[in-house]
Amino acid sequence: MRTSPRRPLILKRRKLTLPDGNASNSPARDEPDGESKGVPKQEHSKGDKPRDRVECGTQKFPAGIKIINHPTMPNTQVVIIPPDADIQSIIEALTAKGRECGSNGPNKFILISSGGSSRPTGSTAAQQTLQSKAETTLARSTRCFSLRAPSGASRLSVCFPAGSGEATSSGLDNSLTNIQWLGKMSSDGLGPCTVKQEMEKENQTPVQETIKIEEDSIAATATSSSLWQDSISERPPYSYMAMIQFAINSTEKKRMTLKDIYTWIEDHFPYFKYVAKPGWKNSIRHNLSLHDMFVRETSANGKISFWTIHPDANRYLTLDQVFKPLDAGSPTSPEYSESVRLSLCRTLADPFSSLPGRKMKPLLPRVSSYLVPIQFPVSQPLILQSSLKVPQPMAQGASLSGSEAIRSSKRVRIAPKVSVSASLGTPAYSLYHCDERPPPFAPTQSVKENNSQPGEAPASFPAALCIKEEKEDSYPDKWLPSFPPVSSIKEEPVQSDEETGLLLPVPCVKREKHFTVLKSPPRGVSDTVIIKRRKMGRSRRKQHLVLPCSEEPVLVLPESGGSDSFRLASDLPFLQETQSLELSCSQEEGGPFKTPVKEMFCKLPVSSTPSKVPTATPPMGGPDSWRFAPIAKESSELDFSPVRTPQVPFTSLQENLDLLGFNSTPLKNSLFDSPRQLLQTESNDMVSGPLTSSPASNPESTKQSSPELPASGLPENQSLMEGLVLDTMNNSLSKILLDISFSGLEDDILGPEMSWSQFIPELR
DNA sequence: CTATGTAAACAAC
DNA sequence: GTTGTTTACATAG
Repeated sequence: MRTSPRRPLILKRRKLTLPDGNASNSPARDEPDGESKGVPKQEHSKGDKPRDRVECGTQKFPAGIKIINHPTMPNTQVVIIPPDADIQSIIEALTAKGRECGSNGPNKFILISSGGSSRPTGSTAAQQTLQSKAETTLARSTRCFSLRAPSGASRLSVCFPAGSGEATSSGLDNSLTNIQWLGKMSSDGLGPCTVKQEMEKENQTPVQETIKIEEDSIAATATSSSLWQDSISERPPYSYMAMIQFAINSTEKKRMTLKDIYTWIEDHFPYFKYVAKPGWKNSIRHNLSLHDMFVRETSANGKISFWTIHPDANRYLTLDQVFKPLDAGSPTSPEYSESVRLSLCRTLADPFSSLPGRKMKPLLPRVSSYLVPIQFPVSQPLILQSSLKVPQPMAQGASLSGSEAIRSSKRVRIAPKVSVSASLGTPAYSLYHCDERPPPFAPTQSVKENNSQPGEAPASFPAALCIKEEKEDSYPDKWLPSFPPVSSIKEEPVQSDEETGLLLPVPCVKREKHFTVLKSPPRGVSDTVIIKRRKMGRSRRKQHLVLPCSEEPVLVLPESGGSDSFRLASDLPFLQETQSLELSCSQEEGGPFKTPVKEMFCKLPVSSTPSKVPTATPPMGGPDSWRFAPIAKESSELDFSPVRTPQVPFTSLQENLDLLGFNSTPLKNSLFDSPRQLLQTESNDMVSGPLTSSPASNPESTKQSSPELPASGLPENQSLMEGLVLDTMNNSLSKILLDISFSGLEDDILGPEMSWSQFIPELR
């Protein structure tokens, strides 16, 4: 709480622990207890070393680096890294140092780029460029990499989720990123780009697909598919929904008859041909009918029905793109296999499955995690006001890891009890964690609740609006796997027409019809007519697809921004935060596979699930409300990201695609080459908007918000910057967003004037 | 709760 | 019998 004024506020943080590979440590776990495990062994530490200087470490650090004891957090030091320094080496040195010191010495390091901090002052052109470039990426993707500790003992894993809203990119991006990072980070083995292999695709799909795909490194996996496929006896790790998508996307026209779908599946997954019970076909049909993303089109003559994937929902996934477990390919190093693979898996895989045991694997990434806790929407301040939404998640989606990674939803929490903060001992800062899905932590409440702030009424924010917006916006998302399913959405909207009314214009007619025709037309289908229709109902079914939405969009994105979250954070008393605030991040996965049904935003009425529908959720509060991210989520997920894409919302498909990610691989955009970039760039992104800006301000700024931002810089108050937290005890490297000045959000809590700079001159 | 999987009842061909 | 739609229920997370 307020007690420690000094503590930096960490807005965002994510931590990942990896299984360590090495003997020495056990996988790190969370801090709290974790301490013990891992590192300990070696510490010779002395017992004390107060935090003061770095003693333990003898390692040499590059010139220019400054290490300062954290004013209030024990065993924590703030490392100011000069712009030109080699972060990797610094991390390694710090890791070694932390290990040496063990639990008694500094074992947590907050890495801050001195350059970055300056940001306010002005970033260099180069930086800006990077930033801007990166912005996007960052925001969206999560980066993870593992690094081998110098000692060799354990591996550090890092994941930066970006939260972005856009998301999109999700999985792939991440994976790529990860990889890249890996390459850079670790000397050992992972080569940077090894990853990218090409994939060949069976299908070659037209353009869009290919493009994205290729880019992605995902590919790596591609080739090998056969391996696991081989295992006939084993049920494929994909959901029916995923397989259907693979099948449909394997064709040039992206449409397929039911029978062909059966055939394709049998051909590619012998399990269904030889082992599965006949009922699997029923399941296929069920899935086709159930998910809105699958649209039935009838040939011109009306005799043939083709199943297609709604363009807005189609990520053009193909089997090639999916990660295959056995894939040997990649790898060069063992590590690769482990860490990279994990990452890939997580990201790529289906959201659902991740677990080993589980059958399905997600193909897509849901975005998962991110950390993003709070994000300020960069772009627009406006958002802030309006909504509270939580930023969300979207991502959801991703998918990640099996066990850990993926979870379905993630939430952000602030200062989770468990986590770091705890470990730190001091409340010094609060973190938001976005974990991937299932947060290890306590669960807790969701943001929503919190959001509202205790006292507050929703009224204050238009949550509802936001939500809707998102939905709408996202509307495309619905299908997109990327997202989560959005459970909330469905319900909400659904229900209410009334409610909707508020929010959305309910254009649609409502239930009834639903669906009927879709026009989507994309691809070659033109000749065909689409027919779907469904009744309303409550069933899970898609009924809605309707796209009526168009109208609605009103709300749209703009405001949505994550402001809410932001706000929340600020508003909430620290205490609460600590407790459990979760902000929501959304997370979702979203995978491609998600059921669209729910998603229907507008459409709503129908909501898919019948049963649920009734429940209706309150507009905002719904559990998922947070999910909706404002903008575009189409892609996927998370919007938090600072970077928001502004308006993206409805961009054309293609655009969306890009955003989304999967296809589009974010990679291209910008990946950071190094942590350093991350630090620098991100911060900008992150920072920029939100805090500072006033709500009104940038509506338009869209994607590019950054440019401006930088310049304007953060207002004084905002000195947000991103940093990395290296916890040698847990072998984790997490990205955090901290408020150096303490103003802004925290003012309430901390008091306006506090500033890190007081403690750390270099920051100035 | 949600997302999935399965089974099954029905309807329309 | 096939194809589609919906329900209902079960399960894992």
